[in-house]
Amino acid sequence: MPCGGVVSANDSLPLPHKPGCRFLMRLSRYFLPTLREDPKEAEIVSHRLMLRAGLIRQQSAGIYSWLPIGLKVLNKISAIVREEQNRSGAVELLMPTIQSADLWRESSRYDAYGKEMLRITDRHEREMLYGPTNEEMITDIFRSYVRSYKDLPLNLYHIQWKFRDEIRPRFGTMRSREFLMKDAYSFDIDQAGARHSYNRMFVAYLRTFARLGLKAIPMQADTGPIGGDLSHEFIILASTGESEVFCHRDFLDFPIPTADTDFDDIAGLQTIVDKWTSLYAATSEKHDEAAFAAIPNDRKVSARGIEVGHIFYFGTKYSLPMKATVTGPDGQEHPVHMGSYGIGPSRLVAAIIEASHDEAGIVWPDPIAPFDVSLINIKVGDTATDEACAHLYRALALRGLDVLYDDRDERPGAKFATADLVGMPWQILVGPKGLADGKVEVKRRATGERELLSIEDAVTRIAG
RNA sequence: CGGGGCAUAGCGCAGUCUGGUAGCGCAUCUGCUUUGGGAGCAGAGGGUCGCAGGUUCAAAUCCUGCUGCCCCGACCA
Repeated sequence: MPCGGVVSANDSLPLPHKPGCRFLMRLSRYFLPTLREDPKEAEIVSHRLMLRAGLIRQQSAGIYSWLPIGLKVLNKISAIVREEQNRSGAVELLMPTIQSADLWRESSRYDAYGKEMLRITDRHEREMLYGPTNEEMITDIFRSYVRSYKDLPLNLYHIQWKFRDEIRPRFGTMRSREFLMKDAYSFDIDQAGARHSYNRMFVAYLRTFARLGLKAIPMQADTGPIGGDLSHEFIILASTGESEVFCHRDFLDFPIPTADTDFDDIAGLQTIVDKWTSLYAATSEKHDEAAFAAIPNDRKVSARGIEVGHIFYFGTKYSLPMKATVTGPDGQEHPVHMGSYGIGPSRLVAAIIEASHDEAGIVWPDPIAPFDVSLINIKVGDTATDEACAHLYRALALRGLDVLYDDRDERPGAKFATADLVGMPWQILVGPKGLADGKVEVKRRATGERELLSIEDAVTRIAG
């Protein structure tokens, strides 16, 4: 909605060639630094494309700037994650990136965490750290305010930058040191309650990844010292994935829980989770050859996968040492049962590209594309094409579509190549040849399918 | 952290072995011609050769130290 904020019912949008329009995204006035050649450091396709299409710039090993269209995608992913977290009953807050070492000493993790934690000393020689995760801090917030079981269940989350000083960052934002993460933390009076909280996140994750255009499969994950079955990694299949995964093909066609799912319906959610955990699915670490062999051959999937989410129940691991307790109905103090639930939007940008690209560039799924439409003026300066483009821009914007107008003084081939590289879902090619018959060409990026349509039909075709 | 490699113009590279005052392609700028899948011609600008020492009449090139980055492995949202 580039002009949504300023366009009222009878407003006429400024024409593209009219100076002073701050709301119209003209490529000639935008910042989209694309590269024709592959940067040599980029090994995997998503990293190459993110650099070439001008989404990111590396500033240091595993640390990136997000350039305009990269930031737009990141924000769109975060917005979808946020909507689904809210829908499931989680409540957003925001914790700082810098934390005090003292908090981490309470859980004994300050010494246990090792060199992955970036430790900082401030001017008063106080020991600080750039947070790699927030269990301690959220537990501190919780224990400061919550006293009664009546205030449970509670799930607090934030979307914040984290830092893990990986020995070897690689693959661009897939494995960076600084990364954006949505991390949610649930608090319940007992394990039964925690299971329901876990199920809420499980279902929210199914919806989130589906909305992002991904088929994510929950796979049994290592639960560490806690044990039990309450830990899943959500994996998407991609040929360049980091790990080897095995699962039943039927998962790919399982129905996604609908938007009106009742997240307070304990039995209902359990039914969904049971279905999504009823078939075999495991990463190579947890792979059970015998269980996999039992799957009919035509239902077996053995592929590479990328982890895009992880949900985890860890009981009283932090609430006990940090004394996060509530008074139960029995009048006694109970340490709360907790779980944590992560999704990495900055990793998802790369993961989505791994799962959705072709030889020419990125193929964005509609919901997270930086713009909905690349509007290509093949002959800038030609009155007919200029006016047709202005009309198309206005009509699409008024229907709420985000349009990037390529008004650069470039040859057609260069514009087509740029449009394919940056991968907006729709392209509209406006040139003298088509306009001679009153037509523009609408191209669907994902399929390459092209249609010659009148201007009005083109708008209808794209805006629905 | 172990092993390997790289660092020369915005990007990709040659030149380093065998020291002699820096080059190619793309990109950028100007002009002309072009204009439906990354145009052609002509011209121009842009580099203390990662940093610091050393050897030498002379160092991108040889020597020493440092820094940054990449790849393979172990580790991970």
